[in-house]
Amino acid sequence: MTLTEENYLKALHRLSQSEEPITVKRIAMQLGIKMPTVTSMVRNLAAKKLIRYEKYKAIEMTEKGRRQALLILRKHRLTELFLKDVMGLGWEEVHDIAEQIEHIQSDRFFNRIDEMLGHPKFDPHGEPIPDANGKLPFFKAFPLSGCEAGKKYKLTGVLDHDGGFLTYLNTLGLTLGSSIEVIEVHGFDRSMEVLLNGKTRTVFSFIVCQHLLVI
Amino acid sequence: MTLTEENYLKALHRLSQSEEPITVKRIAMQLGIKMPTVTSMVRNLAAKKLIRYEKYKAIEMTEKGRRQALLILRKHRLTELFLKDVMGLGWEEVHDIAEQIEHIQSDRFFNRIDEMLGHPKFDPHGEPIPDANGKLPFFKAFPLSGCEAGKKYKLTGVLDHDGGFLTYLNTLGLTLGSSIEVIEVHGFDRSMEVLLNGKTRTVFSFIVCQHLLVI
DNA sequence: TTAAAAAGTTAGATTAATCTAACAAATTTA
DNA sequence: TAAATTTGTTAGATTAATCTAACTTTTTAA
Ligand SMILES: [Mn+2]
Ligand SMILES: [Mn+2]
Ligand SMILES: [Mn+2]
Ligand SMILES: [Mn+2]
Repeated sequence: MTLTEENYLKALHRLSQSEEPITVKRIAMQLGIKMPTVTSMVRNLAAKKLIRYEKYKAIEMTEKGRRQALLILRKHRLTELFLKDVMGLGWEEVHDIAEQIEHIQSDRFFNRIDEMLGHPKFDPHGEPIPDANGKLPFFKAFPLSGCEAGKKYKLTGVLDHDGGFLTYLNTLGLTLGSSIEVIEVHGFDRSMEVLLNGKTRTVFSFIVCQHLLVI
Repeated sequence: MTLTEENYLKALHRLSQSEEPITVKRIAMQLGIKMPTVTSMVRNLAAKKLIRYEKYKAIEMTEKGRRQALLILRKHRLTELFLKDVMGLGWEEVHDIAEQIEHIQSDRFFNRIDEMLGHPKFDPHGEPIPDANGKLPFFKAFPLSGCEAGKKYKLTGVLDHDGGFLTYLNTLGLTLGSSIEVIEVHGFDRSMEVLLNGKTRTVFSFIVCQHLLVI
């Protein structure tokens, strides 16, 4: 598999997590490329039995395609945790490096990382790490955006790996495990008044709330 | 620079280390590709001022090209040492992984590796690691192939990074720092009778001797 | 239920990196 | 020095990944 094909599989897997059907349009948007480019690549991926594709129909991943995608995600997430816990980088800077290292072809390399980390189940952003067979550990968490006022939650994950967003969380002293108490929910823009770690009071926009996973 | 261009620069640099002029033929052999492919790439590299090239003439690297090559070698060699000393891989398995990781674009990543290793000067094969400006540390060592019978040397480097060769050295208990005493040199095939670490006696072919650096 | 908009496909071009076949220059050898 | 060999270049094709422009199908909305 080429690096480009691997990136398509990752994008496909990500899109398959939402309710919406996987369409050429959505893939193009996800990857920041044009639709005709996607059309030709999905034909290629279909020929390799990684997806099911028929003109004008919604696209589906095959078991084979999903497995491949999860093995790449495994490499990505193991790398992120290694960069943070072994190499001492921040959770806001590991994603971009992992985007490159996830394409390294070496079982030895990633198995050593896995061993050194003690076969971890979650990455620095709270995302589950598939095992060597592409199986995901069970986990439950929901976006803060669906939460009620007056209740207290624990941050267990973030859905935006972008440096800007995570650096913003850093300035608020938010890390995985931090407590978030919802003081009030504003109906007009769905923003939330929150109390962080029992001390910092601030306002989260709806977008921010959608990107914070809590239990 | 593309991954391919980076690999050409490394090949060019390696060829520039020998006496022979750099020719299209030698580049093609080094990279295992055909001459016309090389011709078109050297035009490209010349356009980018990384080499000087005129039809039918010997090829030379520019200062810019050499600097780039050394920065890639720096990443390669830092990676090899990191894989061995931090991740516990053997010196016979680090080269192939480093061939991939050397193309990762992230100063942060390689500077952390450099820091964690304490700004090392040599890689697991005894090769000097260029500094962040592309400057090489001074070092002197010569191939065992030029050595005399009756003298005792110390292994300081190997010129073949291939797994097969290094695994062979492992079976002999040879590592950097091992002693090699030359018992006898056979004129007809230039092979050598040697005593390793004061205990193992064996014969090295001329090829093997050429690949062992000693002082 | 038709017209407009959105989504998708096809055709054809481009770029990087490679190849083979044919030709040309340089070097070696007789 | 002339012929043979080696080395190098040119021309043209191929593959992967991308694009724009034009056309088609599907969906939405009047
Ligand atoms: Mn990530
Ligand atoms: Mn992550
Ligand atoms: Mn190496
Ligand atoms: Mn080395």
